[in-house]
Amino acid sequence: MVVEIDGMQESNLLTTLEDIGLRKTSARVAVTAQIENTSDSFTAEQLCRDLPYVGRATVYRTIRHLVDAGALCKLPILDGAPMYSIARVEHHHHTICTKCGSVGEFRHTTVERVMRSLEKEIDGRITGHRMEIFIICSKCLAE
Amino acid sequence: MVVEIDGMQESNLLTTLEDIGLRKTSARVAVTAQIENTSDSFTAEQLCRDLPYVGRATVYRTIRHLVDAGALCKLPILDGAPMYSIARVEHHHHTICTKCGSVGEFRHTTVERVMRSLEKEIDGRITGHRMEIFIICSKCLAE
DNA sequence: TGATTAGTTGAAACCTAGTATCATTTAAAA
DNA sequence: TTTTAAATGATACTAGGTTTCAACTAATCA
Ligand SMILES: [Mn+2]
Ligand SMILES: [Mn+2]
Ligand SMILES: [Zn+2]
Ligand SMILES: [Zn+2]
Repeated sequence: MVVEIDGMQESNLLTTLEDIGLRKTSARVAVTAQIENTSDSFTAEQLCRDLPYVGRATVYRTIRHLVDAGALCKLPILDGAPMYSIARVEHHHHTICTKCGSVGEFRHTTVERVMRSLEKEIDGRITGHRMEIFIICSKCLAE
Repeated sequence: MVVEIDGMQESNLLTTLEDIGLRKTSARVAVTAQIENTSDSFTAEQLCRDLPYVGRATVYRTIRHLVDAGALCKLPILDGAPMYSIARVEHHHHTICTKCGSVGEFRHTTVERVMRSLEKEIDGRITGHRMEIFIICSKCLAE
Protein backbone atom coordinates (compact mmCIF):
# COMPACT_ATOMS: atom_id res chain seq x y z
CA MET A 1 0.00 0.00 0.00
CA VAL A 2 1.32 3.38 -1.08
CA VAL A 3 1.00 6.18 1.45
CA GLU A 4 1.61 9.54 -0.15
CA ILE A 5 2.92 12.09 2.30
CA ASP A 6 2.10 15.68 1.77
CA GLY A 7 1.80 19.23 2.92
CA MET A 8 2.73 21.44 5.80
CA GLN A 9 2.96 19.62 9.06
CA GLU A 10 4.61 21.11 12.13
CA SER A 11 8.33 20.85 11.49
CA ASN A 12 10.20 23.81 12.96
CA LEU A 13 13.65 23.37 11.60
CA LEU A 14 14.93 26.13 13.86
CA THR A 15 14.03 24.07 16.92
CA THR A 16 15.92 21.15 15.41
CA LEU A 17 19.02 23.31 15.22
CA GLU A 18 18.61 24.54 18.80
CA ASP A 19 18.09 20.97 19.97
CA ILE A 20 21.51 20.08 18.54
CA GLY A 21 22.93 22.85 20.70
CA LEU A 22 23.34 25.47 17.99
CA ARG A 23 22.62 29.14 18.62
CA LYS A 24 19.52 30.90 17.38
CA THR A 25 20.93 33.46 14.96
CA SER A 26 19.28 35.73 12.44
CA ALA A 27 20.89 33.82 9.57
CA ARG A 28 19.48 30.53 10.85
CA VAL A 29 16.05 32.07 11.40
CA ALA A 30 16.08 33.31 7.80
CA VAL A 31 17.25 30.02 6.27
CA THR A 32 14.84 27.78 8.16
CA ALA A 33 11.91 30.13 7.56
CA GLN A 34 12.65 30.20 3.83
CA ILE A 35 12.81 26.41 3.66
CA GLU A 36 9.52 26.09 5.52
CA ASN A 37 7.85 28.60 3.23
CA THR A 38 9.05 26.71 0.16
CA SER A 39 6.44 23.96 0.09
CA ASP A 40 8.41 22.20 -2.67
CA SER A 41 11.86 20.69 -2.77
CA PHE A 42 14.79 22.99 -3.48
CA THR A 43 18.50 23.17 -4.23
CA ALA A 44 21.13 24.93 -2.14
CA GLU A 45 21.72 27.48 -4.89
CA GLN A 46 18.01 28.32 -5.06
CA LEU A 47 18.09 29.01 -1.35
CA CYS A 48 21.14 31.25 -1.80
CA ARG A 49 19.35 33.25 -4.48
CA ASP A 50 16.26 33.58 -2.28
CA LEU A 51 18.37 34.81 0.64
CA PRO A 52 20.88 37.25 -0.83
CA TYR A 53 21.64 38.72 2.59
CA VAL A 54 22.79 35.37 3.99
CA GLY A 55 26.27 34.20 3.01
CA ARG A 56 26.65 31.13 0.80
CA ALA A 57 28.81 29.40 3.37
CA THR A 58 26.13 29.85 6.03
CA VAL A 59 23.38 28.56 3.76
CA TYR A 60 25.41 25.45 2.96
CA ARG A 61 26.41 24.96 6.60
CA THR A 62 22.81 25.23 7.77
CA ILE A 63 21.61 22.73 5.20
CA ARG A 64 24.33 20.33 6.28
CA HIS A 65 23.30 20.62 9.92
CA LEU A 66 19.68 19.90 9.02
CA VAL A 67 20.57 16.90 6.87
CA ASP A 68 22.84 15.50 9.59
CA ALA A 69 20.02 15.94 12.08
CA GLY A 70 17.65 14.06 9.77
CA ALA A 71 15.34 17.05 9.33
CA LEU A 72 16.06 17.37 5.61
CA CYS A 73 16.33 14.69 2.92
CA LYS A 74 19.14 15.11 0.46
CA LEU A 75 18.45 13.33 -2.76
CA PRO A 76 20.96 12.87 -5.52
CA ILE A 77 20.13 14.18 -8.96
CA LEU A 78 22.20 12.40 -11.57
CA ASP A 79 23.24 15.53 -13.44
CA GLY A 80 23.33 18.54 -11.19
CA ALA A 81 22.91 19.68 -7.64
CA PRO A 82 21.14 17.53 -5.06
CA MET A 83 17.59 18.44 -4.09
CA TYR A 84 16.47 18.88 -0.50
CA SER A 85 13.06 18.43 1.05
CA ILE A 86 11.75 18.45 4.59
CA ALA A 87 11.70 14.95 6.03
CA ARG A 88 8.24 14.57 7.48
CA VAL A 89 8.54 10.89 8.35
CA GLU A 90 11.46 8.74 9.38
CA HIS A 91 11.96 6.57 6.33
CA HIS A 92 10.45 7.09 2.93
CA HIS A 93 11.16 7.23 -0.78
CA HIS A 94 10.72 9.83 -3.49
CA THR A 95 8.97 10.40 -6.74
CA ILE A 96 10.77 12.79 -9.04
CA CYS A 97 9.08 14.44 -12.00
CA THR A 98 11.63 14.32 -14.80
CA LYS A 99 9.90 17.25 -16.50
CA CYS A 100 9.54 19.87 -13.75
CA GLY A 101 11.74 18.37 -11.04
CA SER A 102 9.06 18.33 -8.35
CA VAL A 103 9.66 15.78 -5.63
CA GLY A 104 7.05 13.77 -3.74
CA GLU A 105 7.49 11.54 -0.74
CA PHE A 106 5.86 8.18 -0.13
CA ARG A 107 6.08 5.04 1.88
CA HIS A 108 5.30 1.61 0.51
CA THR A 109 4.78 -1.25 2.89
CA THR A 110 5.43 -3.98 0.30
CA VAL A 111 8.73 -2.42 -0.73
CA GLU A 112 9.86 -2.34 2.88
CA ARG A 113 8.80 -5.95 3.37
CA VAL A 114 10.71 -6.99 0.25
CA MET A 115 13.78 -5.15 1.57
CA ARG A 116 13.70 -7.09 4.80
CA SER A 117 13.39 -10.35 2.88
CA LEU A 118 16.45 -9.40 0.79
CA GLU A 119 18.67 -9.44 3.85
CA LYS A 120 18.96 -13.23 3.62
CA GLU A 121 19.76 -13.21 -0.06
CA ILE A 122 22.27 -10.40 -0.54
CA ASP A 123 25.95 -11.07 0.04
CA GLY A 124 27.00 -8.81 2.92
CA ARG A 125 25.08 -6.95 5.63
CA ILE A 126 22.36 -4.54 4.48
CA THR A 127 22.57 -1.14 6.19
CA GLY A 128 19.99 0.79 4.20
CA HIS A 129 18.42 1.41 0.86
CA ARG A 130 17.21 4.15 -1.41
CA MET A 131 14.55 4.18 -4.07
CA GLU A 132 13.37 6.81 -6.48
CA ILE A 133 10.48 6.56 -8.88
CA PHE A 134 10.71 8.74 -11.94
CA ILE A 135 7.41 10.12 -13.12
CA ILE A 136 5.74 12.74 -15.25
CA CYS A 137 3.62 14.38 -12.59
CA SER A 138 -0.10 14.96 -13.09
CA LYS A 139 0.50 18.71 -13.36
CA CYS A 140 2.98 18.22 -16.22
CA LEU A 141 0.73 15.64 -17.90
CA ALA A 142 -2.13 18.17 -17.86
CA GLU A 143 -0.17 20.70 -19.92
CA MET B 1 14.17 -13.95 -6.24
CA VAL B 2 17.48 -12.13 -6.24
CA VAL B 3 19.72 -12.78 -9.22
CA GLU B 4 23.22 -11.54 -8.58
CA ILE B 5 25.02 -10.60 -11.74
CA ASP B 6 28.72 -10.96 -11.88
CA GLY B 7 31.97 -11.20 -13.67
CA MET B 8 33.42 -10.80 -17.10
CA GLN B 9 31.00 -11.48 -19.85
CA GLU B 10 31.66 -10.49 -23.45
CA SER B 11 31.01 -6.76 -23.60
CA ASN B 12 33.35 -5.00 -26.03
CA LEU B 13 32.70 -1.38 -25.36
CA LEU B 14 34.74 -0.42 -28.40
CA THR B 15 32.28 -2.22 -30.66
CA THR B 16 29.47 -0.31 -28.97
CA LEU B 17 31.17 2.95 -29.94
CA GLU B 18 31.70 1.81 -33.53
CA ASP B 19 28.08 0.70 -33.72
CA ILE B 20 27.01 4.27 -32.89
CA GLY B 21 29.07 5.38 -35.88
CA LEU B 22 32.09 6.65 -33.97
CA ARG B 23 35.62 6.16 -35.27
CA LYS B 24 38.03 3.64 -33.82
CA THR B 25 40.77 5.84 -32.37
CA SER B 26 43.72 5.03 -30.14
CA ALA B 27 42.20 7.09 -27.33
CA ARG B 28 38.95 5.11 -27.51
CA VAL B 29 40.82 1.82 -27.65
CA ALA B 30 42.73 2.82 -24.52
CA VAL B 31 39.69 4.01 -22.57
CA THR B 32 37.47 1.02 -23.34
CA ALA B 33 40.29 -1.45 -22.69
CA GLN B 34 41.00 0.16 -19.33
CA ILE B 35 37.33 0.01 -18.33
CA GLU B 36 37.12 -3.65 -19.33
CA ASN B 37 40.25 -4.48 -17.37
CA THR B 38 38.87 -2.75 -14.27
CA SER B 39 36.59 -5.52 -13.04
CA ASP B 40 35.15 -3.14 -10.45
CA SER B 41 33.20 0.09 -10.74
CA PHE B 42 35.15 3.30 -11.20
CA THR B 43 34.94 7.09 -11.32
CA ALA B 44 35.86 9.29 -14.27
CA GLU B 45 38.78 10.76 -12.34
CA GLN B 46 40.15 7.30 -11.57
CA LEU B 47 40.09 6.55 -15.27
CA CYS B 48 41.93 9.81 -16.02
CA ARG B 49 44.63 8.90 -13.52
CA ASP B 50 44.96 5.42 -15.03
CA LEU B 51 45.29 6.87 -18.53
CA PRO B 52 47.60 9.88 -18.21
CA TYR B 53 48.24 9.94 -21.96
CA VAL B 54 44.55 10.40 -22.80
CA GLY B 55 43.12 13.89 -22.31
CA ARG B 56 40.54 14.49 -19.61
CA ALA B 57 38.04 15.80 -22.14
CA THR B 58 38.31 12.63 -24.19
CA VAL B 59 37.90 10.38 -21.15
CA TYR B 60 34.75 12.25 -20.13
CA ARG B 61 33.41 12.30 -23.68
CA THR B 62 33.95 8.57 -24.10
CA ILE B 63 32.21 7.79 -20.84
CA ARG B 64 29.28 9.93 -21.90
CA HIS B 65 28.97 8.09 -25.22
CA LEU B 66 28.98 4.74 -23.42
CA VAL B 67 26.36 5.85 -20.88
CA ASP B 68 24.15 7.25 -23.64
CA ALA B 69 24.48 3.97 -25.51
CA GLY B 70 23.45 2.06 -22.38
CA ALA B 71 26.76 0.21 -22.14
CA LEU B 72 27.71 1.83 -18.83
CA CYS B 73 25.61 2.48 -15.74
CA LYS B 74 26.11 5.81 -14.07
CA LEU B 75 25.13 5.74 -10.47
CA PRO B 76 24.88 8.76 -8.25
CA ILE B 77 26.95 8.87 -5.10
CA LEU B 78 25.47 11.30 -2.62
CA ASP B 79 28.75 13.03 -1.78
CA GLY B 80 31.13 12.90 -4.67
CA ALA B 81 31.58 11.81 -8.22
CA PRO B 82 29.24 9.27 -9.81
CA MET B 83 30.46 5.70 -10.19
CA TYR B 84 30.33 3.82 -13.45
CA SER B 85 30.07 0.10 -14.09
CA ILE B 86 29.58 -1.99 -17.19
CA ALA B 87 25.89 -2.69 -17.76
CA ARG B 88 25.71 -6.43 -18.32
CA VAL B 89 21.91 -6.64 -18.38
CA GLU B 90 19.22 -4.23 -19.48
CA HIS B 91 17.63 -3.23 -16.19
CA HIS B 92 19.04 -3.86 -12.77
CA HIS B 93 19.84 -2.31 -9.42
CA HIS B 94 22.95 -1.88 -7.34
CA THR B 95 24.40 -2.78 -4.02
CA ILE B 96 26.96 -0.29 -2.75
CA CYS B 97 29.39 -1.11 0.04
CA THR B 98 29.50 2.00 2.22
CA LYS B 99 32.91 0.97 3.52
CA CYS B 100 34.96 0.22 0.37
CA GLY B 101 32.63 1.60 -2.33
CA SER B 102 32.43 -1.60 -4.33
CA VAL B 103 29.32 -1.87 -6.46
CA GLY B 104 27.34 -5.02 -7.24
CA GLU B 105 24.50 -5.49 -9.68
CA PHE B 106 21.34 -7.51 -9.15
CA ARG B 107 17.84 -8.03 -10.41
CA HIS B 108 14.92 -8.79 -8.17
CA THR B 109 11.72 -10.10 -9.67
CA THR B 110 9.53 -9.11 -6.71
CA VAL B 111 10.80 -5.54 -6.76
CA GLU B 112 9.98 -5.27 -10.44
CA ARG B 113 6.53 -6.72 -9.85
CA VAL B 114 5.90 -4.24 -7.04
CA MET B 115 7.01 -1.42 -9.35
CA ARG B 116 4.47 -2.40 -11.96
CA SER B 117 1.74 -2.54 -9.31
CA LEU B 118 2.67 1.00 -8.18
CA GLU B 119 1.68 2.43 -11.54
CA LYS B 120 -1.98 2.44 -10.50
CA GLU B 121 -1.31 4.07 -7.17
CA ILE B 122 1.17 6.86 -7.86
CA ASP B 123 -0.11 10.23 -9.00
CA GLY B 124 1.36 10.79 -12.48
CA ARG B 125 2.85 8.46 -15.09
CA ILE B 126 5.78 6.31 -14.01
CA THR B 127 8.70 6.42 -16.45
CA GLY B 128 11.34 4.55 -14.48
CA HIS B 129 12.85 3.83 -11.12
CA ARG B 130 16.14 3.43 -9.35
CA MET B 131 17.08 1.46 -6.28
CA GLU B 132 20.28 1.11 -4.35
CA ILE B 133 20.92 -1.16 -1.42
CA PHE B 134 23.63 -0.03 0.96
CA ILE B 135 25.66 -2.84 2.45
CA ILE B 136 28.86 -3.74 4.21
CA CYS B 137 30.19 -6.27 1.74
CA SER B 138 31.36 -9.71 2.85
CA LYS B 139 34.97 -8.73 2.13
CA CYS B 140 34.75 -5.70 4.44
CA LEU B 141 32.89 -7.71 7.11
CA ALA B 142 35.72 -10.28 7.09
CA GLU B 143 38.34 -7.70 8.05
C1' DT C 1 23.39 45.93 33.05
C1' DG C 2 27.63 45.62 30.79
C1' DA C 3 31.89 42.52 30.28
C1' DT C 4 33.33 38.13 28.67
C1' DT C 5 33.86 34.52 25.48
C1' DA C 6 32.90 30.84 22.55
C1' DG C 7 30.09 30.19 18.62
C1' DT C 8 28.81 32.24 14.16
C1' DT C 9 29.22 34.81 10.07
C1' DG C 10 30.50 35.90 5.30
C1' DA C 11 33.97 37.66 1.87
C1' DA C 12 37.37 35.65 -0.40
C1' DA C 13 40.24 32.10 -1.73
C1' DC C 14 40.16 27.59 -2.85
C1' DC C 15 38.74 22.92 -4.53
C1' DT C 16 36.64 19.11 -7.29
C1' DA C 17 34.19 17.54 -11.07
C1' DG C 18 33.10 18.42 -15.40
C1' DT C 19 32.30 21.23 -20.01
C1' DA C 20 33.47 24.45 -23.97
C1' DT C 21 36.80 26.20 -27.17
C1' DC C 22 39.63 25.66 -30.90
C1' DA C 23 44.10 24.91 -33.28
C1' DT C 24 46.14 20.59 -34.47
C1' DT C 25 45.97 15.77 -35.63
C1' DT C 26 44.05 11.58 -37.54
C1' DA C 27 40.78 7.94 -39.34
C1' DA C 28 38.75 6.62 -43.09
C1' DA C 29 36.64 7.48 -47.58
C1' DA C 30 37.64 8.57 -52.23
C1' DT D 1 47.83 9.39 -51.92
C1' DT D 2 44.73 13.07 -51.18
C1' DT D 3 40.89 14.86 -48.94
C1' DT D 4 38.01 16.04 -45.23
C1' DA D 5 35.07 15.46 -41.45
C1' DA D 6 35.76 13.67 -37.01
C1' DA D 7 38.50 13.47 -32.96
C1' DT D 8 41.90 15.07 -29.76
C1' DG D 9 43.75 17.54 -25.82
C1' DA D 10 45.76 21.87 -23.79
C1' DT D 11 43.65 25.49 -21.89
C1' DA D 12 40.15 28.22 -20.14
C1' DC D 13 35.96 28.17 -18.03
C1' DT D 14 31.84 26.86 -15.09
C1' DA D 15 29.05 24.88 -11.25
C1' DG D 16 28.68 23.44 -6.87
C1' DG D 17 30.53 23.43 -2.71
C1' DT D 18 34.22 23.93 1.30
C1' DT D 19 37.94 26.28 3.95
C1' DT D 20 39.89 30.18 6.08
C1' DC D 21 39.93 33.72 9.21
C1' DA D 22 39.10 38.44 10.87
C1' DA D 23 35.02 40.58 12.45
C1' DC D 24 30.67 40.01 14.79
C1' DT D 25 27.13 38.43 18.07
C1' DA D 26 24.38 35.27 21.15
C1' DA D 27 24.37 33.57 25.39
C1' DT D 28 26.35 33.28 29.92
C1' DC D 29 27.96 35.53 33.90
C1' DA D 30 29.52 39.30 37.42
MN1 LIG E 1 12.33 1.90 1.89
MN1 LIG F 1 13.93 -2.26 -10.99
ZN1 LIG G 1 6.19 17.67 -13.17
ZN1 LIG H 1 33.15 -3.36 1.00
